Amino acid sequence: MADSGTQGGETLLFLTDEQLRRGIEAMFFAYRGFTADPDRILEKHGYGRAHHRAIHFINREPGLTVTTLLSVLGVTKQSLNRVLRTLIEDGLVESRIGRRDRRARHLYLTEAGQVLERELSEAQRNRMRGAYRAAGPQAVAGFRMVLEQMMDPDMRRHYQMLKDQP
Amino acid sequence: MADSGTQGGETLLFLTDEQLRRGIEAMFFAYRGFTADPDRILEKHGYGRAHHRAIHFINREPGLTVTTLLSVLGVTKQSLNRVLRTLIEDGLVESRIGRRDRRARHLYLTEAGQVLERELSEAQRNRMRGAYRAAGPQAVAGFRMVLEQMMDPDMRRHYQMLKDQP
DNA sequence: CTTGGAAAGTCAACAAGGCTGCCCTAAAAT
DNA sequence: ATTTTAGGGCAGCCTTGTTGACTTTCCAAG
Repeated sequence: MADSGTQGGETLLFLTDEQLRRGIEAMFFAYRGFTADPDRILEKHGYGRAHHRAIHFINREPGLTVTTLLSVLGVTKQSLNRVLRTLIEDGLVESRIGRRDRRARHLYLTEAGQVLERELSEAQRNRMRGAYRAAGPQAVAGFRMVLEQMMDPDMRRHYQMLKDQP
Repeated sequence: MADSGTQGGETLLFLTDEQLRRGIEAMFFAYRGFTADPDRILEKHGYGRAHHRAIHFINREPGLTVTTLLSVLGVTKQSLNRVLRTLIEDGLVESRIGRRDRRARHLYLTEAGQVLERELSEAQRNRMRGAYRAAGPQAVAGFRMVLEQMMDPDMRRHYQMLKDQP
């Protein structure tokens, strides 16, 4: 047995290359499901995933600046900018100039924006709820734990930031 | 309390909207980490994620046809075709005409293709191993369970197909 | 056998959303 | 006051998703 994962005995079976590959494939297939429902809704409105991500985090932390959103999403300015522009033009997002620092733009969802956010979020939460319910609370705890460990430190920081919001 | 998730008592706390949102965010941030290492390697070679996905599944099931790969990846023909063409041109993938059905093309990794596959896979498995190890076997079981429930039925079928390969 | 439809694969052309690089404005520092 | 720095916008490129038209091959019905 040249298998490096089994060297420690049965307790490390979950670290065999085969098990790790299975995890990789699970992530791949699950992520498709994860985005499938919102994608369908977005298509009706002529938007894409990028719009969804922006809407999600603006809703999560109203008033955040473009730069903050940028670092949360981990994309470049222009990538985000294009998306933000259409959302503002369409009246889903409002951009207010900062009062203390007039360079900054603070972002808020309008009424219409909140409506779309709820539609998207509801679809995605329904799928998540189904999976959680089927798997049970203990599985959910493990799920969250592994995902958190999988993040880059920068992303984990952002993730934990949001954690302590009411 | 108008919170729909808590109606069943403490055992259902993991189904509150807030908990579901946290799961959604965890998926988002974790997926970035999940793809980060391969992305860096791919960039050096001038490839993208699409190439990685093709390489992964050709390695997993050598000899599979274009159509099969198509349905596993869940993309359209042209999307895959462009990627396959460059991989074939670059000598990483070999396409053999089917002997029984001469319309079909069977795909195999060349030596060079296997080398890149190992490089990509190793990077991704290292990250996964770190997360698994930090979270522990029970968490991993939960992780896998929730992901499996999150898949669309079609994707789950593909996922379980691969399962029973040696 | 031959013909007509279905299936596998290729290719052309378009759209979304990543990226870099350049530019303007506002604020801060010298 | 003038230079430096930070936030944000715009132009243009590339990957990778899409649809639709076209070839080749297979198979089945006349």
